[in-house]
This record gives sequence, structure tokens and C-alpha cells, in this order.
Amino acid sequence: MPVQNAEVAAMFDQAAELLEIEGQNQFRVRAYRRAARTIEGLPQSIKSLLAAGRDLSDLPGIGKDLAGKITEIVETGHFPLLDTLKKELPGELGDMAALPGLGPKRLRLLHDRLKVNTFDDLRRVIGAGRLHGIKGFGPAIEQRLLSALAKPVAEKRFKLSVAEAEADALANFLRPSGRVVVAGSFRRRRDTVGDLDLVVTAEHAAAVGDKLVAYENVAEVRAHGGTRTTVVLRSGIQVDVRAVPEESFGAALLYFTGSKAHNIALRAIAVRRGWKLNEYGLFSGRRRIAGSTEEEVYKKLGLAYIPPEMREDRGEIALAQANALPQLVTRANIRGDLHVHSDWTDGTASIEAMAKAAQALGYQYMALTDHSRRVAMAHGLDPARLAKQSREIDRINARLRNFTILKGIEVDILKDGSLDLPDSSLAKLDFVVASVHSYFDLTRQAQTDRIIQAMNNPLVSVIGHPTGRLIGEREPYEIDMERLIAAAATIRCCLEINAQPERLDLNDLHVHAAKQSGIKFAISTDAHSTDSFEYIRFGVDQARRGWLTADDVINTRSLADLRKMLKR
DNA sequence: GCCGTTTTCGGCCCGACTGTTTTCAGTCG
Repeated sequence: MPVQNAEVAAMFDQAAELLEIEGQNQFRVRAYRRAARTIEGLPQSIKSLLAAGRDLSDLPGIGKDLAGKITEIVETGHFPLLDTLKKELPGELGDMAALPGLGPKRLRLLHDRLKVNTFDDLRRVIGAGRLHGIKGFGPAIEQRLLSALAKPVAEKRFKLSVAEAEADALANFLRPSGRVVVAGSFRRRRDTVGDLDLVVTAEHAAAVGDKLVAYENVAEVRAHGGTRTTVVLRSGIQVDVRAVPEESFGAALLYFTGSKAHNIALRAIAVRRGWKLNEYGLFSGRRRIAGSTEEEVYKKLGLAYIPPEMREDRGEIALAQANALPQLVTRANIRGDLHVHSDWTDGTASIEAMAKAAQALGYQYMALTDHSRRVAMAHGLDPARLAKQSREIDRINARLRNFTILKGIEVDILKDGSLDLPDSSLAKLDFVVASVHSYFDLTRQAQTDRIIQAMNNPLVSVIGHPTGRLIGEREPYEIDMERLIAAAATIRCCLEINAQPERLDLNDLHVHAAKQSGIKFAISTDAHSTDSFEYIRFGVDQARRGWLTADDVINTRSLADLRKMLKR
């Protein structure tokens, strides 16, 4: 198994943590962290970049030294610097930085003075009262550490849809106080959200924090100052609310939307021009030269407006400088849904009800794609029922005005890559989605071969939910995404962006990588009820995070153009 | 350790809150 990008990034993060505890130059520490983020955000594996002869030092934040270290890790699996650091700072010191109140300085002190190297060591010294008298450790920090050690809260991220429900309720609660925008990774529409960052304009900043603390769902108050308040809601999600004056609203929104890497890059541009950018505005000396809107700040910095979904420091700033940002696909571009179930299988609504719900959204078409027979518990269709469904669709289509139900199927990809229905059945359809619903534990090679085998059938238009993940519940199955993308590009098979909030599959990075290979996408809801057509927006979010334009997405086409495209 | 329309050296984003402080370091985002 080759070393994955995520593993290299994790090694760099760990090294950064330990270097910081050692008291090394903070900019050296930051360099490792920055490189880790770059590596995480790469659409391809480092191994394949190296194989293609790519010079890693071309990547942002990676110079000659780190390029050499990355190459060594990928080739040997070892990172000598990290090995050395672990000898000097053994145990779990790096991981312990996740405890609240423990940063590099206090960890160093614990290690030097009390020989603390593990979580258990820390429990012991606190129990023995040996923290008393150590500089920087008062009763409050001791108490926080104790409670954190008692219930080691795994870092939890929330599905975007879950965070949205919390965010909407909270924003409505605060809205009487002023303008409220939920910023952070929520506004960047990441598939999961760690915490909610709200920006509020208010004449009386402190009143906003007071109001938040009084919110009925607050379980814990972490910090409560004049302009910033942090609480944890009962659901476990952390909320930071920041009150800012109207004239700073844009700068604050920019700052709290992030990403952190994007902000740092913007501030560096400001510094190069002799200015300063903070959450209150863009300043030349003491004079504010921009800040009431984000557009104004970008413009002053010589940049086109960058949509929040692109703010990840993955090359968007250079594009904005060149005024060459892609025109991202929007919800309004979507003209139909290409993955829809009915009560013929495991959906809850009739075909006609689904069609009417789709039409009510302004769509021109939908592809009805019920399950095939292999998915027995969903009453999957066999050739005879599929033929019967086809006649039913004809009858309904005859009644519909300005809307067309395309005849489709979500055909199961069997273990060997063959399809669950004969070509003779599939050939009568307008649209075939092929998906994996079984044998998730095949080897990487076998799983990849299996899906490519299915794509090779020219009757298949789209691969449905290509990695099979269920966010927070099931990891994606092992798959060689680069090989899959290369094959899809060659075969000219489309890939699905499944908009179910627990799927969002493909994810943003894979979408971005596939786009570079010229692949087209279907953004589909996989709707099993009339309500779930609304999920399309989550799919559009991820498409935008992958830099897709309307042209990259087949269901932005008119029905006539779509039909033309589907012939291959 | 990275990086360059001030530069191959000398910078590197910026501010709020907390706790432990007698004026600020550490942590966090």
C-alpha cells in the first residue's frame, strides 16, 4: 500500500506540533502546517505526481527541503525528522495539544518539570496535586484539564445538513439584534462543519453575546467577552459569535469565512502593498480604505470577488488576480434531476407525484432510476417490471405538460463488474446510472476494476455515488480514484455528485480532480421522496467547491441537448 | 522552512479572551 497523501500530511502536522513544543522557530512550524494543508488538498496522489515527473517544490508552501522530505516519505515510508522528534518528546505529547488550555508552552513545562509524556501521566500529576505551584497552571486550567481528561471528546464534525438546521435556528434567534451571517466552513459549504461562526452587526456588541448565552440550546459557555462569545450547544456543536460594527461587516465576514489559509494569503497581499487587513477592515496606516463589503476588500487588493466555496488557497487567488475565476454552477442552472426513485422500489411517492414535485421546482425533466433486482430489499426491478414501468411512464408523460420523465434505472454493479440487468433491457432506456450497493470490502484493485468494467458498458451514462461513503457512518470503499477518473475520461462516462446530505459523493477534491481530466458530472439527489429534491443544493455546493461551471454539469442542459450528450 | 512587481535576505496575518497576572503570556480562531 503506497503512502497516502493524508498520511504524509498527518506526519507533517505531528512534526509541526513537536517542533512547536520544542520551541523551534514558529515560522518553521508554520511551514510544516502549511505544507500539510497543501498536501491534503492535492487532487492527485503524491506518488502519481512524482511518477509524472512533477517538481513538488512548485506546490504552494513547499520548497526544496520539504519536497525532498515528502519524496523520501513516499519512497521509504519513513520520516527521519519525525522519528528524531519522537525520541526527544516521546509518548503522546503531540496529541495532548488537543486538550483545552494546553499549548506548546505548557506542554513543554509539563514535560520538563513533571516528566509528563502521556495522558495517563497528566492524570497522575493532577491527582497528586503536583500541578500546584507550576507557573501558568492555576486552578481554572487544572479544572478544565480534569474535565477534558474525564471525557476525551473526539473531535466531532457535523454533516452540513445538520449544521444548517442548528445554524438557521440560531441565526433567527439572533437576527433581531442585527444582520446575521453564518460564516466559517458552513459558508464555504464544506461537506462537514466543525463549528459555527456567526458574524452579527450590532450597535451594542456586548448585548449580542448576552443574548447568545441566553439561547435555550446552550449547554456550556466557553468564553464571553465584549465582542466575541463562544458556546457549545446541546448537540455538541460549538458556536462562535462575533459582533462587529456595520462598516467592518465585509472584513469580518471575510475573516470569519476563511479558510485560514485563504485569509493568510490575502493579508500577505495587503502587507506587500503596505496595508493591514484584519477583521475590522483594510487599513492604510490608521485609515480604513475598505471593509464594509467583501467585494470592496477584494477589489482593493486587486482581486476579483472569490466565492466562499473556492476560498481554500488552492489556486483561487492567482485566478482572481488574473480575473480568470470560473463562473461556478448555481442551483438556478439545474434543469432536471437524473437520479430519482419511486414507490415501485424503495421510494415513498408515486412516479407521478415525483414528477410533479420536480416540475414544481422548475425542472424540465427527471430520470426515474429505480433500483434493479439485486437490491431485493428495495423490491428492485427485473426486466418484466421494468418493461411494465416503462408503459406507466408513457401514460404519465402523455398527461404532463412541459415536463418529461426519462426512463432510467439505477442498475446494480455486481461483484464482477457486470450489470444486474441484461443489455436488452438497458438498451430500451434513456438513462442508466450504475452503482455499487454490495461487496464494499473488495481489494482496492478489485473494486476499481469492477467499477471500470461497469463503465465500459456503453449503455451506462453515469456512475452513481462513486465511493459509497456515508458521512460519519461508513468510510468510502477502497478505490483507486485516479485510475477511475482516467478511465472515465477515456470512456467518456459521467460521474455523479450524489446530493444526499450523508453522501455528497463524489467529494469536492475528487470533483476537482475529475474536472481537470475533462469529465462531466450529473448532480443528482437520489430522491426517495418528493421532499428530497431539495437536497440538490447540497450537491451544487460540492460542485462549486470542485470549481465546476454549468458546462461541466450535464443536468444544466436542455432536454434536447442532454439527449444528444448521452449518446456515446 | 518558504518566498520575492520593495527582496536570494529578512521578513513571515492579526486580534480577542482567559487566567494568572502586577503588565502579559498563552491559547485560540
